[in-house]
Amino acid sequence: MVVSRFAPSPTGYLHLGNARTAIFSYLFARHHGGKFILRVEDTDRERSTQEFEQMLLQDLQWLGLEWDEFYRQSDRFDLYKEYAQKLLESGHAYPCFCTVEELESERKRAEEKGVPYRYSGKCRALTPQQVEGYKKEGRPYTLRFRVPDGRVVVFEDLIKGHISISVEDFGDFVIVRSDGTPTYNFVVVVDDATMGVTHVIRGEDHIPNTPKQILIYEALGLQPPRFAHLPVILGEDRSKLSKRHGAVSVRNYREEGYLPDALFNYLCLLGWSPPEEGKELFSKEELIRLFSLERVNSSPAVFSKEKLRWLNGVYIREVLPLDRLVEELLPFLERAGYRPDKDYLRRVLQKTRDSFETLKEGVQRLRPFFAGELTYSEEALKTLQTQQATAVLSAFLHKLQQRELSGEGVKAIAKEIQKELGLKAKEVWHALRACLTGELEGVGVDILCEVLPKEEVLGRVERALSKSGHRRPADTPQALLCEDFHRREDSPGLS
RNA sequence: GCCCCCAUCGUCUAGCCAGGUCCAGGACACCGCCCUUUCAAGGCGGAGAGCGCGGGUUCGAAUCCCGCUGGGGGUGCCA
Repeated sequence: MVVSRFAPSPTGYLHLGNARTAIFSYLFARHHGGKFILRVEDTDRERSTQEFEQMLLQDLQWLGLEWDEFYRQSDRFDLYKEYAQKLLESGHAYPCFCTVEELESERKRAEEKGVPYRYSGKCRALTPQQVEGYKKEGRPYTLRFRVPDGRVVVFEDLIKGHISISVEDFGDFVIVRSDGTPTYNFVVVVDDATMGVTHVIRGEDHIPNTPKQILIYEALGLQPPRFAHLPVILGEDRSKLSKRHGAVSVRNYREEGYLPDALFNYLCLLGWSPPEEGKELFSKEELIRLFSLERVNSSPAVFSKEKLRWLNGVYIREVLPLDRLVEELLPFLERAGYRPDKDYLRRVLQKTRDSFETLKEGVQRLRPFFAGELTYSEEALKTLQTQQATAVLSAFLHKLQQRELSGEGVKAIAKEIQKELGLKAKEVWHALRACLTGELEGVGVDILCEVLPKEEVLGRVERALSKSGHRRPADTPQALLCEDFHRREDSPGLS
């Protein structure tokens, strides 16, 4: 059975690059009907926190990645100790009493001489008596892995192909720290082996670690898994995507109003391409069916927020079922202070979902559909001040009082006003728009009138009108309008 | 410095493994037109890479080989 895993360390929010790794690993397991394991790598006790672990799990769940098994490395220290003991007994590991300072100066010396640094192997040949003696003195020590001389480790990467690295490039490395905690290269082997992981899918920054791990597998007499190293994700400047590039965590995008399915879909397009050309829109189920490591590109990809935005827009306007869109948008509206009725919101979204690309943007777009918070842009106020606008609005008010309101009705009314006043269609609509939305751009005014209760429309018109009609010298139109609209709290049926 | 990985429109990519059907296809972004009460959305059209450079191999190379250059990653008692 295929077993893959995602092994993040809880030292920050889930990074987009890691999220993609998780997705590919998940897709691979599901595609083969295998098992997907989540393993929290918290052996670095300095940097790992409970909070980050929680965030990590939440973000993964939000993305729709469900795991079959969960492990935390800090729960498995006994196991690592056991394996370390094995390596020690078989002579594949040895205690090293070098201090951090000593090692630091070794490194510095190498650098000065311009030669590549590797651990000197000073403690390699310590006699059992020396070791005993040092231990008795209470000197702290690490456990180092004895790297066989002259080996060239070779493996077939599922994405990169043939990779060969000589052990000359690294010296004996630490597998257990002086405080007794095991290090990454060691635990990862113990874990992958004991968990039955068959495919290690991870970022290509792990390529240099792979030979070390293979060596440990061999020392333990275990069969190494298959490796697949994904290319990194780059920022616009072609350096590794990092905080310098702005929003790089899944959390950021969630908060900005991106949908999990859209992010999932987009991330897949970064480095993987579907077998069928032309299509870019995929559900999770389709991705599971289509995914293969063979179609993962081996060169790094630049993350494009523009394209993510576009794809998110596609999900908002075409993919997501209306009811789910309502559910997704609701929390964003609530955060902005609106408490819309679901059915009402549903009706609004039906007409407006094609006019925004993120949920956050949706809140902005939908503001005119809710009472109480209308503010006016400068251009809108300027428009409202014109004589034309006043004429249009009073005509509108007059006609409105005698008939029902609907989208079609508004169109008819606008046309009548246009004729009667001898204006261009544009001028009529501009006045209505400014008065009803506070902006000169946005969703269709007819849509607004169709959905908004008639009394709310009347209210907005009346107030714009009465104030602009009885203007006192000291009052700027802005002050008049704003003050007025802010005073109005609720409108029946809206909150 | 040393080691490893990578290289097709601005960006994501198809094509490369099994050389000709590719004077290189799609998508985002961009430009124009249409629709239109605005911004979008939508529809239609356009521009944009001779496939990093230089050598080979071959009748023929984006596709195979070598070198160079460029970019990225690694070089920890981080993961």
